Amino acid sequence: MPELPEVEVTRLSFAQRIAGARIERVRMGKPLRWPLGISPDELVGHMVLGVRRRGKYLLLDMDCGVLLLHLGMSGSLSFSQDRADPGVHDHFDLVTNLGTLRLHDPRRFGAVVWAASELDAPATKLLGKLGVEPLGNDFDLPRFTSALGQKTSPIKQVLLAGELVVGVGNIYASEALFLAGIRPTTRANRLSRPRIARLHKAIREVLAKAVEKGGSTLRDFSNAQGESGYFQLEAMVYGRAAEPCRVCATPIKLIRQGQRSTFYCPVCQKS
DNA sequence: AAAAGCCCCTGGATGC
DNA sequence: TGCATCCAGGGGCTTT
Repeated sequence: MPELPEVEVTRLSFAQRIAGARIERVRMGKPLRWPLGISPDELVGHMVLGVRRRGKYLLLDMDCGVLLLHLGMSGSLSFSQDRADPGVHDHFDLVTNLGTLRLHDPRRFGAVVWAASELDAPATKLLGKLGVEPLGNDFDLPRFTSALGQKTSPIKQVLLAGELVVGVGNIYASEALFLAGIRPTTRANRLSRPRIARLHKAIREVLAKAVEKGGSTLRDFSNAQGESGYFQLEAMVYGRAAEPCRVCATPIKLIRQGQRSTFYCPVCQKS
C-alpha cells in the first residue's frame, strides 16, 4: 500500500498528537517481518519525542532510542484514545497516556524494529542504503542525471529500487513516468538530459500532489485518524489497464516488470 | 558488482 | 455455493 505520500500523510496525521506521550503498555500480535529487538516491557515509562520519516519508514523518536515502523504492503496506523479490542490483524499496540498507536497489517510485510539510535544496527542496516529524499534538496538534477547514467535497468525498476531516490513505489513510478512522457521499459542510461529533467520534476510534483490529496486509497489505506486518500481518483495510468488515456484516449497498457504491474500510454510514452 | 528472481503473508476478485 | 487461481501501495535475500 503505502508509498511515500501515504507514509507522510500518516505521519502528519499523528506526529503532533503523540509527541510527549508516555508509554504505558506494549502489546504484540502475530509476528511481523522482523522481531522487535527489545523486550516490550523495557519501553514502558519512556517518552515519545516526535515522528520523522525516511523513505517509507517512520521513525518514532523516543527518549531511549528510536522505533522504526514500516507499513509493508498492507499496513496502516491509527492513533486514538479509543481502546477497541485488537482485531486479528492488529499486530502492534503502543499504549500511551495520550492514546494508542496501533499497526493494522493483514499481510504482515510491515515491521516494528527498535534501535538504540539511528546510527546503530539495525537502523543502519535498514536505512543505510536508501537513496535521497525526493522532496528534499539532496534530490538535485545533476546527481540524479549522473546516477541514472550508471544504471542499465529499465527506468521503472530503477525508481522502484529506491537506491537513487526513495519513496517512489508502484503507483507513483507509473504516474511519474507518464507525466514525463517516458516509457517504463527504457533503460535508465539511455535517457537524454531533457527527459531526465522532466522526470525529476514529475517525481517531485506527483509525490507532492499525492500528499496534498491525502495519498491513494486503493483498498483500505487510511491515515492515523482513519481518513482515506483521494489521489487514486486522479491517477493518469495506474490501475487503468485498457481504459482510455486521459490525454489521447489510446487504451492504457499493462505489462509486468520484475513481478510488478506497470501501466503506461503507448502513445504519450513513445520511448 | 549489478541485475533478475524468489519469497514472505492474507484476503478479495474472478473464473470454472 | 465451492474451490482454484491470480493479484495486491514492499523489499530483503539468493541466484545468475
